[in-house]
Amino acid sequence: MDIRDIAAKSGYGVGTVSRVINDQPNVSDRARERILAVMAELGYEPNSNARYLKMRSQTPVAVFVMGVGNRMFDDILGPLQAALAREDEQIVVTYLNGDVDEVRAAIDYQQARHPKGMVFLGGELESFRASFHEIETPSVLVTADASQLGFANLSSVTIDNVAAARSAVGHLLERGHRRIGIVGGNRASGQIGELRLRGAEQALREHGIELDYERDFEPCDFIEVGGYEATTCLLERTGDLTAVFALGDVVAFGALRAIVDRGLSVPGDISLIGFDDTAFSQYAVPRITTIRQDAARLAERAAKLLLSALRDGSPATHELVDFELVERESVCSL
Amino acid sequence: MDIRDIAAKSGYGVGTVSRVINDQPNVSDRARERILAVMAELGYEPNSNARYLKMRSQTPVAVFVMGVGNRMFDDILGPLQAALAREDEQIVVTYLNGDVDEVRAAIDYQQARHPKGMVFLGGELESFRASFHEIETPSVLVTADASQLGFANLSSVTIDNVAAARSAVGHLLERGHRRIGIVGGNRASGQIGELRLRGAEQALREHGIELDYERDFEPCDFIEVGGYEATTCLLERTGDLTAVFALGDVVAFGALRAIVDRGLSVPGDISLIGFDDTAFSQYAVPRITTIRQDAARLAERAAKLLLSALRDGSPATHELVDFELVERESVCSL
DNA sequence: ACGGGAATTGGAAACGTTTCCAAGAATGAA
DNA sequence: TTCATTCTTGGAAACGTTTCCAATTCCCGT
Repeated sequence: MDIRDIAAKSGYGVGTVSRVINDQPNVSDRARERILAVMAELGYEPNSNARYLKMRSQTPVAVFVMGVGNRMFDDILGPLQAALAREDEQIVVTYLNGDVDEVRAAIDYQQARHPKGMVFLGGELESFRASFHEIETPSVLVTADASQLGFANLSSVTIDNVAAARSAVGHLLERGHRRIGIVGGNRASGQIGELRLRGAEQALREHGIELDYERDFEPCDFIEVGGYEATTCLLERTGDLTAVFALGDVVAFGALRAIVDRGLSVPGDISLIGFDDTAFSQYAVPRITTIRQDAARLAERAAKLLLSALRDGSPATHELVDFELVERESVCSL
Repeated sequence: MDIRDIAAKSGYGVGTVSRVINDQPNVSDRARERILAVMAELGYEPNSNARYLKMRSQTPVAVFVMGVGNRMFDDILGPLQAALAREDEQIVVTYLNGDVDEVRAAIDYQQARHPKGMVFLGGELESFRASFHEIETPSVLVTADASQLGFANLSSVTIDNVAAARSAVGHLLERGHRRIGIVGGNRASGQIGELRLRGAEQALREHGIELDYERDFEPCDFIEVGGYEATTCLLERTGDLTAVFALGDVVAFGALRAIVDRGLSVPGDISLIGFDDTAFSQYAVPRITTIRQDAARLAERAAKLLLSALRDGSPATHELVDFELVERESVCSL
């Protein structure tokens, strides 16, 4: 079933049929109508490969999820796909975990396929960076801030991580906490952890406290088990913590378990604050106070940015979306 | 950069170059070597659109995720993508929530693109069924059992849901529970909920108890909020429950919260058992006893099945993988 | 009724592959 | 050495579109 079959059956030429398919001007209403009717009757569907071959623009948008197990990304993926689908854009997803070489290989692989666009989900700029210099495809980074990097085609949408972390720690400070431990992420520059740490540091400093990275910080991956182990470690190291700031909700979740396993209670003995507001933090026992980062909104803005780059060739933009501290039950006043 | 450029530069014809690219026989070692060298030198990458156009087999594998918010599927997606990627197969993901028309439209849309294969993630057979009769593409259903349906190209990989549910409820029964409430899923046939309910019913009957669906069962979607509301409802309706069986872990998570919100404790007042063993159930407070359904294994088997259908045209198969009851802290003996 | 510009139309060429067929080269048996 | 196989090779045709150019038709002002 061809465009030629449609042409033959409708009595028009292939050119005209193609124009109808692509909603182009210079087609009489009569022709359009007739052709549409024939297409419907025959159940014609254009062959996307032929189309892309000719148009030279290509395969679907490639999405990279950097950090398997971080629920935040799962929450973004759905809305992102939906938003793009509304504009007829497909996504091809690749799940990656930290390894730089693996990331590199995956990006190369997808690049070779000439995706029309790319989306990177992940806070760890570092893992991407090595591959970024060659990126000419319109791309958007979600969750990691690419504004420092000067790539012409690299947009990003993110919250102000520094400010958010500052408000989280500020929240703890206001409630009288002075000995605050931090778990999750790591200090390497360009990592999202670094930004959040910087925010925490600022808040602390405003209260005249200097963050002791050796003692009060324990890095870990953004997965439950990471949070569990890091928190255990932290708790063993210093006995006087009254609050823990987890740099991500999955981490907070592991942290909660670790605290309870040491026979302590949240927030009775230790207050806990998370980051992201993934679905389960409002169902956890106790409900976890956290920084709300709206996954749907992030996804939607990312789609918007990508789409406008795709359609009108809009230049890269770095967009900030709002965050919000949502108070629940895991923090108490001292 | 063409296959023709490679041909010209290497001194061979396009036919030979194509054979080299596709690892076909009847190419001399000398030719192969030379052509490979030229390809490497020029950084040649085949154009997949041209290739697929010609080969008529097409675009990537289409994956449908039926039930946004059910973490189980997020856990399957990663390993599935990884397994398929190892064989150079891309996946295009579409996220869907229940609506039959939406599902229908999405499947039609993807079908029109002639994916070489399809994977359906979701327990709700019903939503798919309307679209299934036209499926000619090799497909596999993960988590829902398609063995009743007789589609030639429709494989499935799943655990024995009936047996698993029976063992879950059996576990409760053995510990002395007699008044057991059930939340999650629904009774419509072909739904995964129905299978799990059937298992529960069997276990109950073995102990001479008849399941009263009106009183002791409350259906809901597989998301946290569903579990929360359904459980609240159930608890309000009957005051004498000593245990709740949640038909999915996300549901269990909402259930836990609902129970606690009524001032009851788990497992002190009410024992809770889940289904799936998604990551957070082992971190919840208390840790949730559940049926382990190995997401990675499910994904891997699904990939295997799909791949063999793709490569050798193997016929549809219905595969059962093992489940396991994992005892944690949310169930106590009466 | 006529001329001219705009709107519509048809069809050939091109996109980058794979595949098929025919031809040429190599091998081995007699 | 010769003939019959088998291996290797080149190149044309085809996959189903879009796009461009030229040709036709239409419409309107005079």
